[in-house]
Amino acid sequence: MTHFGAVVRNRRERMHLEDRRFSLRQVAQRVGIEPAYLSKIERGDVAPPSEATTIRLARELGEDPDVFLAMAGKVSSDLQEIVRKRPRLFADLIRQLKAAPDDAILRVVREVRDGDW
Amino acid sequence: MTHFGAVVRNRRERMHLEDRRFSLRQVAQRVGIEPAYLSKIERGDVAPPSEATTIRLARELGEDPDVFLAMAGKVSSDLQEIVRKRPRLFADLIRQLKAAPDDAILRVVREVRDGDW
DNA sequence: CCGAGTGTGTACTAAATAGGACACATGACA
DNA sequence: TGTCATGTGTCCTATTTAGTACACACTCGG
Repeated sequence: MTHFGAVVRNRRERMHLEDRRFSLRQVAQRVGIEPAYLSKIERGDVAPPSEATTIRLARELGEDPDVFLAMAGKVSSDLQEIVRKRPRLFADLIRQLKAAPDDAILRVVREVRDGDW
Repeated sequence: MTHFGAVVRNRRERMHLEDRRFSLRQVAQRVGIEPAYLSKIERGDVAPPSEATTIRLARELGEDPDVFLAMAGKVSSDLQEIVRKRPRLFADLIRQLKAAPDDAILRVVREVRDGDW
């Protein structure tokens, strides 16, 4: 189980090769946290940061915030809010889809997107 | 915005009319928390309890745990886990369905349940 | 009258969350 | 050789979460 920080470090170092603005310190500064803290995050020395910080980090590294959040063990609060507004419906739907293959879910997504409702 | 505690109190008092085992103290005991704490919860004097406690409370009162959790401002951790395993897929799906009418979602649920995949 | 049961007020707390401050060693490079 | 910039180690802290403990006042049946 390669942890959150490792992925961040990987991603950041890859960017750093092409662009020296991606040093730990500079990224930390742009993200708005202390370098020491980012260092600890990347080494898994501390738990993944808050939702807000995780999202800023994802943006900075050009990654999908939802994916980064997932790796940080969280689910975006805007998704949670959607679910909370109609708990029964969404709980059923999500549990229903738990075992469904990716392409089945994708089909549903598309179907809904093009939906006629 | 009628808060979580108010719903609990309502529900519990309704049960209490028919069954004297639903006093605040006895419910608290069965749920495994201090009476004083349940009292504060019901009056909205403190934030809603943890996920685990909320679920036990829902069960005790014969309510849907997902609904109680929603009122407590939370989303069941088992649902979160499902989403976290395929963040992009589920994030898309849920955001897609944000504005969909109930019956459209229901149709999707059924469709998936009877699905042929 | 009293004892059991009821709800509540006050005070306290252990653990988790989400970091900040600052000093330090290292290496690059001008 | 000095001076940056880099990553990291150590220590500290405010806030939130999720409750417990205990005493108190009221009421109702026997």
